[in-house]
Formats: sequence, C-alpha cells, structure tokens
Amino acid sequence: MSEERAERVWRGLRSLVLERHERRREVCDALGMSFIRVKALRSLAASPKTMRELAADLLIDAPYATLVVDDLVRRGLARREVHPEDRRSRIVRVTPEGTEAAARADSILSAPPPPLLSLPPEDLDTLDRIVARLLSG
Amino acid sequence: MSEERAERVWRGLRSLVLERHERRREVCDALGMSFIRVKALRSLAASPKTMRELAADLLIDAPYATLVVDDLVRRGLARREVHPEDRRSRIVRVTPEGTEAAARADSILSAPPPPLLSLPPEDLDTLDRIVARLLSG
DNA sequence: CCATTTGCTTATATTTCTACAAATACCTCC
DNA sequence: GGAGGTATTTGTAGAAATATAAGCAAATGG
Repeated sequence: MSEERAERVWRGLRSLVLERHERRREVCDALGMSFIRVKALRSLAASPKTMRELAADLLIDAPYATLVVDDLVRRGLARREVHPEDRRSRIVRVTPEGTEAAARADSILSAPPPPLLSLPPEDLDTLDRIVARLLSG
Repeated sequence: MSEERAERVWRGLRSLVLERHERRREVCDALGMSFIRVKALRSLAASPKTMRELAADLLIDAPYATLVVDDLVRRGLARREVHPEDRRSRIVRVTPEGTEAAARADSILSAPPPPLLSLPPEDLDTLDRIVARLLSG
C-alpha cells in the first residue's frame, strides 16, 4: 500500500526537520530574541507588511503583533511607516540592521544538515525535483 | 554547485513541514492540551520512561517535566509507578486512555499531506529510500 | 456630516514555558 | 552507618505567548 509508505515518508520528513535538525534554539541564541521575533523579522525582511498582514502571517493576534514589532523597533531592526494610501495603517519595514540580522537567521536556518550534503548528487537532484513538485502541489 | 541545490532542498523541506503542513495547532485543539504535553504523551506512549528520560527527550528540565506529567496524570492519561530497581525513580506509563489519545495525535501528525499522496508511486518510492538514508546518516 | 467600520494600540489577565534553589527520599560506596 | 551522589518534587520567579476589552484615529458609505 502506498498510503503506508507515504506515512513513513512524512514521519521521516517531520523527524528530520523538527527533531534532528531543529535550529530554533541556535537562531534565538544567535540573535538574542524569541523565535516569534525571528519569524517576524524574516517575514518583514522578505517583504514589508502592515501590522495586520504580519499578524496573519505569524498566526498571532494584532495586539501581540504590536508588542513584537515594538520590540524589533526598540532594537533598531524595523521601522513603522505610515501607509501612503491609508493613514490608519502602518507599513513595517526592516532597517539595514534588520536586513543583516534576518540574513544571519537565514544562514543558520537554511544551512543544509550534513546528511543532505553527503547525499549522492543524483539523489540530491531527484530530491530537488520531488520537493519542488510537493511545494507546487 | 550542489551546495546551492542542497540549500534549496532544505529550505523546501522546512517549508513543507513547518509552514504548509504544520499541524501543531490542530493537534493541540483536538487534544485540548499544549504541544509539549502532546509530545510527552507520544513519547510515553512509544515507551514508558523515567522522569529524567522524559525530560531529556523533551529537552526540558526535571521540574518542568514534573508539571507536565502532573497534568497528564490529572487528565487520566498517564500513571507514575515506582521503579522496581530504584525506588527513587518513577516510571511514567500511559493509561489506556493515554494510549488512545496518543493514537489520535499520531493520526493527525502522521497523516501525509495531499501532495505527498498524489506523488507518482516511483517518486514516493525514491523519496522513501532517500529519507531513510538521511535519517540513518 | 454622522454612523459605522477598520487598523492599530493600550491595558490587563491568564497560560505556558524556562530556570534555579532547596527539600526529600533513596541509592552506593567506603 | 555515614558521606556523598542521584531522582524527583516543591517552590519561586520571570519571560514569552495568547486572549479579550477598550480606546483612538482615520476611512467609508449613506
């Protein structure tokens, strides 16, 4: 049955990402902030957002988003700007320091784990193709 | 460069597991408990453990493990038994209700996401092999 | 305009997580 | 059988996360 195989694969993928090569702690230590702030910083570095959009992206509510952004602003990693078309709204944008910090987080989180690096090239190739397909599906 | 491809693959895997098909919230809602309790329950359902072993498995400290197990016991999902060979130590074991709840959690967490189920059989086969290799490495 | 809605903030409260110090009970080794 | 070490619990404190209510400013739509 392929259902069974799919389950084994899924458990394996979860195990790799969530247990074996989890890097939350490492990133939080490196940046000196909680993981939700790292997520916020990376989300904002990827593209500036209104508070509402950020809250939706992080799956948090608006008041908490305010606290998180307050903290990033206090650290000099982000700025609030008034939305040009709706002055109720703020666009949150990372500063150059924020960009740099987000890049540091990315480099830790995106670093492939050793087993992936020592995969035979043709396997890596195949995996690349399959993962792309899974992401597009 | 294969390093670059490995990075793309790793980012893709993280995205699949952590963003697209994250099921923490769902499991916590279904069982009515925080995720660390779900993890504890599943760990104990997989095999009974002493407090120390459980704490090590969950990467939490001993006092917090006591709180978590207290809660599971209060819910009737686990029991403490005196270790037969060391009366300082307790073996924590899930109850039948705990086994049932852990199975419910498993069925949510292990359910392969749709894109994985609609993968061509030969791709799933290959993926299965590669994931096994990554886990063993 | 005025009422209503929307976007955000402030305030407040609760739960969850993390950490550390100290107490208790038991084991082991001399 | 006493010293020192281990397993767990208790207590405490604080940070982080989550939720709700209330408020302000600006937009929208009669």
